[in-house]
Amino acid sequence: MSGHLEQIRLDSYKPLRELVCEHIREAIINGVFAPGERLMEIQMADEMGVSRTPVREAIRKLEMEGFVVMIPRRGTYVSNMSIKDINDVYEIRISLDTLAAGLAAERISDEELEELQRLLVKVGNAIEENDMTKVVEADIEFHDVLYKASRNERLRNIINNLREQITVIRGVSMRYPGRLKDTQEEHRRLVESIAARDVEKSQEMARIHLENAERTLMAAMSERKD
Amino acid sequence: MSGHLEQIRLDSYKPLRELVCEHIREAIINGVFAPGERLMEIQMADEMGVSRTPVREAIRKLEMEGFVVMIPRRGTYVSNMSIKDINDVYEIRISLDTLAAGLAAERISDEELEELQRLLVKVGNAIEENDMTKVVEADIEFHDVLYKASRNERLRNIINNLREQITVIRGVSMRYPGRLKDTQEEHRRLVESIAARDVEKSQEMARIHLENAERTLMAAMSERKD
DNA sequence: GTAAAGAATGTTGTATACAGTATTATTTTT
DNA sequence: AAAAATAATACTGTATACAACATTCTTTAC
Repeated sequence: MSGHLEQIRLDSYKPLRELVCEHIREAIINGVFAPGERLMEIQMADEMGVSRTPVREAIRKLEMEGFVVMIPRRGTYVSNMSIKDINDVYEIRISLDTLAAGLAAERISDEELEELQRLLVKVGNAIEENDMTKVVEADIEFHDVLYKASRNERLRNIINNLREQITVIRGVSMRYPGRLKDTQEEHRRLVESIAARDVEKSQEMARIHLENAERTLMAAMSERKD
Repeated sequence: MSGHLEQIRLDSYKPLRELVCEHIREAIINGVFAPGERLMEIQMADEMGVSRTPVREAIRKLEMEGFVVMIPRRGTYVSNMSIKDINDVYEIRISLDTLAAGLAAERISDEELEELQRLLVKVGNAIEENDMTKVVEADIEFHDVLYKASRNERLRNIINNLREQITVIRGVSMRYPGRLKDTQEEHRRLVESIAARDVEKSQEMARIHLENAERTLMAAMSERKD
């Protein structure tokens, strides 16, 4: 119940609330705080060596991002993702990722396209090496370039937020036999379609990719129900 | 520069920050605060008769909702919507409203369907009476029932947020000659498709509706550039 | 023995105080 | 006179203090 969070350092010049927010978000994503667990302001503030003010502001942000739920005068609790929640997220993401892929096919620059291909290789290497941390890292980079190429900042923010919300359980599907290889192949085809500036096909590839990702995740989760 | 905001009353039991947030949001939507205008915490707190704490928390929320931009150590400014921003919002909304309409066609209950048809009439009456306040009110109700029927709370939140972000300028398109009548007809067809549980057609109707709305808004805005 | 009521404890909600930084105005120097 | 530097002012960022409310435990009454 204690020693969950590391002390905050003020190295970069971000407001404290941002650092605190990222800190808590990561702790939730990494399972340091279990779903449903109560988060107490004073305790977290003490552990991170800051006052309650930035902690409160961080919690407000996390609430909007869907990581925690606040009950007035009762407290803050870590959200627990139900099957329904995951379904809801994927329903939206199938729409938005399809949109983003189509826009990217129209708007991506040659430099970004090269970057995308470079990151595809990077993810591939990480998979070969079986280095999960590197896979996750490169995968995030890959998607970020893709969403940036849509030239729609709001879209990028919404998708990234949805992605983060299911990060907690994405690890489950990553460990699903063969899923990484499939993902890589799906990404490859998507990039191929975008490189060909084929809007329709890019959209279809994105949709297929997301639908597969959801299917695997669902399968992995129901298997894990032990 | 002063007297912009009314005093806050604590009638219901919502946290102060929520009341303050709604207050400021409405002031922005109603043009009380001009786009680009600087918002100062102490001043707003004084005007509403509360302390800075709930005001700060409200501003954080409005920042995430896209109504204001914060520059660290500089202050908060009301976002100003560019043509690009409107384009971005509609790009996303065309996707999400299409999704929502399709889901609603699958999942709506008979009671909700009746409610939808009732609200359609209500909007129609308001248009006949040329009562803009009533039109807006009924329109919001109509869409809320529709989004609820999608049975995807996240989707509903995201769309509602996007809707609010462009509320500031939606009045412009409402006053566009003939647009209200067209809107009504488009809504009617959408409800018809949903009532028939025709997913494909509902999606198409929603897409057409949104595309028309965007087109009108763009036309109205460029005409207003005087 | 059990249930209800009250008191004590702890946590959230709000206010305020203080510190640090950005901006603006004034003064000095070129 | 114009530009630069410095000082003053004002706002944001953070900390802390206080009040209100929820929860839990203890005590009392039936």
